[in-house]
Amino acid sequence: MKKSWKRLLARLWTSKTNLSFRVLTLTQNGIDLMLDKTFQPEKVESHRYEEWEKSGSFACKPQSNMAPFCMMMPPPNVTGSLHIGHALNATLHDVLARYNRMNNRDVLWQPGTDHAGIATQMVVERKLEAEGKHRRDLGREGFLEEVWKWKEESGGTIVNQLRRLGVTPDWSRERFTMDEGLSASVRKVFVQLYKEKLIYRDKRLVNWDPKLRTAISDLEVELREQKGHMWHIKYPIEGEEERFITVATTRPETMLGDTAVAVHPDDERYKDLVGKFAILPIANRPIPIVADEHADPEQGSGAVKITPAHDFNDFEVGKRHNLPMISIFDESACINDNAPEDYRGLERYDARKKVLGELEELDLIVAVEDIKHAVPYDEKTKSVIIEPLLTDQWYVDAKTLAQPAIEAVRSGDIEIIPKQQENTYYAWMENIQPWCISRQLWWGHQIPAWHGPEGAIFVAETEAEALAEAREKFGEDVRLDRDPDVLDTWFSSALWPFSTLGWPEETPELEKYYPGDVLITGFDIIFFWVARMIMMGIHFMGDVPFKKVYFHALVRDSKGQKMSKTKGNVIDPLELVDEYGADAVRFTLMAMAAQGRDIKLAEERIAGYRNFATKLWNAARYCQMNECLPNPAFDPAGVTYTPNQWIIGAVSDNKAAIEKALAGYKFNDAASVLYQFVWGTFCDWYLEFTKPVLQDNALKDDALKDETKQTTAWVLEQILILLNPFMPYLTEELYAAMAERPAGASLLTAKWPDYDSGLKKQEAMEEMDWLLRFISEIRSVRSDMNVPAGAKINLMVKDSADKTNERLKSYDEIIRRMARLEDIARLDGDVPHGSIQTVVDEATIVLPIADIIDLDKERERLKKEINKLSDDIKKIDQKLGNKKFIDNAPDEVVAEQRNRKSDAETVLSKLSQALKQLEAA
RNA sequence: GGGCGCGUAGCUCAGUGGGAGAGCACCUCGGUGACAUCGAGGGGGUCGUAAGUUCAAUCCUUACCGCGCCCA
Repeated sequence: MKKSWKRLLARLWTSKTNLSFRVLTLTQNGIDLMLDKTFQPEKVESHRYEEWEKSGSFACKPQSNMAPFCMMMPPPNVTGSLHIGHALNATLHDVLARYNRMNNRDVLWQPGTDHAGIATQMVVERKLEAEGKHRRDLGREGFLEEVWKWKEESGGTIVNQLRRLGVTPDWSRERFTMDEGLSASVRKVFVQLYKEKLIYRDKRLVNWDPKLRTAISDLEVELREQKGHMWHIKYPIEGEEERFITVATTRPETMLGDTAVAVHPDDERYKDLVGKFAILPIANRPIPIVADEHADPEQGSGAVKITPAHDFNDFEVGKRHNLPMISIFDESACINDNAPEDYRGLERYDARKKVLGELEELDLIVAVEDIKHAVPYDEKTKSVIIEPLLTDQWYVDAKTLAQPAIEAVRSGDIEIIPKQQENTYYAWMENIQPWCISRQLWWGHQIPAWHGPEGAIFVAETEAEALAEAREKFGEDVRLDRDPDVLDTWFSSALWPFSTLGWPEETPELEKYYPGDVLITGFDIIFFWVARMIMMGIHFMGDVPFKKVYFHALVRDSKGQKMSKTKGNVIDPLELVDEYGADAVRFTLMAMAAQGRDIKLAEERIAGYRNFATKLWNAARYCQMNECLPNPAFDPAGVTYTPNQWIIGAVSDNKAAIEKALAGYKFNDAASVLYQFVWGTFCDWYLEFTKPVLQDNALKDDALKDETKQTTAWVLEQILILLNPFMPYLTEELYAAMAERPAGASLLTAKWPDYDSGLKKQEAMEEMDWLLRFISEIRSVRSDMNVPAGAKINLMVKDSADKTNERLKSYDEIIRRMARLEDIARLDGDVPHGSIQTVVDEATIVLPIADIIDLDKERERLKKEINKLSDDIKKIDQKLGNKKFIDNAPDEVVAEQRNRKSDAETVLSKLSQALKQLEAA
């Protein structure tokens, strides 16, 4: 009855129709659900994720006495949508989160989002624009209401998208950088740093975005090489007829703000001019000629115009020589009242044209050169040319905060992985500039500073405190106006490692989870975020914010270009998840996450790992069909059948290899170990070894059958556990399908295995190694000689040692099945004419199939093998014949070469003999 | 200009001071009681070029060529 059922089912499975329904089958337990033919991620992912999330297992357990393992998610922009870089980052976190939970750590993976000042403000402004409104119409409060409304509606996009990857941060603790708690941290930090004089107000040149009309970070400026001109312009010397000094510039319009001409102090050509004045054309102002090393005698004429209010180098020159700083641009980079009247209001490039026209008329242009030069653009849209502008801004004394942060890495308190990124960190930190933290925006943390009469500034956490301070100073209530600016977004994210844990409150979470274990992020934000977290963490917590930093690769497109919306080369990870399943996407990213190398994503790889999922799925199906049910009482150390001992030893080896890889953050190694083991060892070999035992109804050895079933089930279960951090959906699904589990049991809360050291049996390893080589050798020869795959042929073994004879007997059926043989026999006499011969160790394998092979071809094959062996031997002889090699190489290396030579010689002599017989035939 | 990194099979990439690897692609065979999203087998690389160190270099050093990124 049962058998006919199975046959019917088998016919159904192999039919070409796409069966998506679940098939009922009979097992000894009654009626069970049979697995579908392939894993269908889209059918299980969403409900499985809901179950996980509902179970509460993502949550940290601050009250428990388990050792903490803490990671801070780099908060994605609240405006954003998931890109492949987020997917990589989140998957790396999730592998570690799941792995550490399995290893009894109290895991806190802290999620959240960043308010992303400029980006978010732009998004909402664009939205208003579409409605025909401008933020100025709404006023600051009205506009902020709009932004919050937008944030409530759309801000959850990215965290919901993250869920599709099956990742397990503690969503219950999700934070937003503009939360009340985090905002309180920001205010406290600002006030304290101000009181410590580590925050101050200063008038300096900043990078100014004339479109958004705000200061931006040096780091948000992208220098782009582009074609331009170098204009050589002569300025008349005051008081000397017909004498000029020639300066060269790429930005002639800025000459309206020139306040000097500089020449190198050692430049003989201009020695007599230093101290004199040039007459600035158009503006007709006298400007001094100063000696400064900034002027490069090799460049152009050797003289440079100095515009301290519009060039960073000139700003420094201006400070050295006490030059006036004349700013000629307003906030939108149009000419202001400091320039001659007919220029006022002109946009900077119109001003350029006008200046050039006028200079032309005055005949002051000496030459125009075509050049390539670096032009500063805004990094985000790459469409606005950034203007250095002289403004009052708030600064953090980064240099002071950087010192202990540098020391933390130097001393090893923080370990940077991969190590070469340390250099990047030091290089930046050691030359760190004052950090401009104010932005002329509305969306963000408004600076807790109030301006009073006479330029007085009161910095306090609340307006009431500021008023109180003002009253004390002025002896009466005065009117205070809050500073309209907001803080750089990175100011609040710099506090993320402790602000999310409740700081400045002394919470149990802060006590338990700070400092974090590892920060995982992309190296593109090493300066923006990582360095600043280290500075702030050390300053406010007295300890580093994390013990390790793992910088992962950037995921680039196939050309190695950084993905960006503007370039249109973005690969949407969710589309990949739709097509291949979250597990395949996750596994691909892990497999490609080699340290220190960017990922160029090729979609075929994802298909390959989807196939891997299918492979394991079908292995599980095989286990299910053969009633391999896990037995809690099973003792892997007690198995007696060699293939069983072997696979159990291999599990143990592979578990250790995964642990080693993860300990070193070699995610790709871990992925590769799993892939090779599951496919290359378990499926390709072990399951085939079980078939003669499990599928032979005539075999009466029930003990062997039971042991093999239990071993198979045990190994599958180990695979599911070990693979779970990488492929959570597939493994969870199979875990549920393979046995009756207690209510609520899930791999999410499973324990990482801990095996006895005695699981690996050396003898079993060697015996199986022989078996693999023996079968492979026959398959290879068969295929080489075009023996039809279906043909069952006889095999004879000659010159075999006792051990080999025993093995041949033990694995007779396995060998016959896997090498497709009719019969295996020992050969004592002569080799039959026209046989194929090959060699495994001491034994010669003889395939007497003269009738189906081409003897010429066999001769060719043998000659090829023989030549290869002779070449090998020649190479080894060269080494062994070198006295220096014998003297200097380690003994084991010499011994190894001798062994290799003798092995090769054995095979060579046997094959030569075979060839001779063939020639004689 | 300075720094970092990369050039290994057709493609995407691992890797190592002593016998060149994977996946995909390609070729041959295969409709077999887990799996054609599969199985078995195979071809294919003077490991960018040149010099040096070493008994031994794809690996270490230097130079050069090509490419990428960061910083100025």
